[in-house]
Amino acid sequence: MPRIRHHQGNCSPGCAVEATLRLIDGKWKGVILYHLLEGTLRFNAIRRRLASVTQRMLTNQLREMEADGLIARTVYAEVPPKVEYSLTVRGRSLEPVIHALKVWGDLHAELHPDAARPVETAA
Amino acid sequence: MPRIRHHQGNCSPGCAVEATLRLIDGKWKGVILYHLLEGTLRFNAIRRRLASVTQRMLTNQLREMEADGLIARTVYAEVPPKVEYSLTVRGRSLEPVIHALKVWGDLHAELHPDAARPVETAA
DNA sequence: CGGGATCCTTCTTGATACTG
DNA sequence: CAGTATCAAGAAGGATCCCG
Repeated sequence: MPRIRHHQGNCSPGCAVEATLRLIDGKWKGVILYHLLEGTLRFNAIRRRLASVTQRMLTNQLREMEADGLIARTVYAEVPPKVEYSLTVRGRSLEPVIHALKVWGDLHAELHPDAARPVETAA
Repeated sequence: MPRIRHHQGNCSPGCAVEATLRLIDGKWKGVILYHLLEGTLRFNAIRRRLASVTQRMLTNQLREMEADGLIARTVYAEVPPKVEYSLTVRGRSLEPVIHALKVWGDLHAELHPDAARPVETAA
């Protein structure tokens, strides 16, 4: 059973935002979570979905997410080796967050010309 | 008017998740957005809410967010100087995302003992 | 197949001092 | 008050090679 990293000190109210963010940042974690939401995947299956990731990075990211209790790693004693990654209960609870990120990305990928104006002066 | 950084290539479906994430990661941006949701703030007002941030970091983060079209910077020609930061339309549109991050953080800050188990074997 | 180990480069962050 | 400039440290990420 992997140890859980705690990123939680007790700080100002906005800190919960940061704590969550720290779990899913890191260049690939968001996408990995996104793909694992659809089901268990093997190492190379994830790798194919990310295309430009290196083995080392993928391994690192997966290990960190495992340490954070977001994903589970299952090793099958076979030859050739088979390792499956799936979401934990905790990992799956991030679904609303991942969903919110995706929805926003889809809507705001390209910037609307006037979206960069202050709210107060937008009228 | 600041230039907008585009982090968008066209990649796999999960890429929208990543694109959004890249805008709000960076150690302070999430919290800054969180606080600016409540209204316009001056430089040092933000700084006080973050406590342990350095001027340099705060300036950097604010500048990047400005470049990303998320916040607006208003300089008043006064002595002493007065600079206010507020959300843009685009920045405010992130509210559901920030909210999702905060809700999750509040709920899952401390790990439930069995939350790190795979979904499949959780029954 | 799914890594581990190593080396190297770049990005990020921090500390400190100075300024209009 | 709200920065800028500079220096230095560390973390993140990439390239490559080896392994059970």
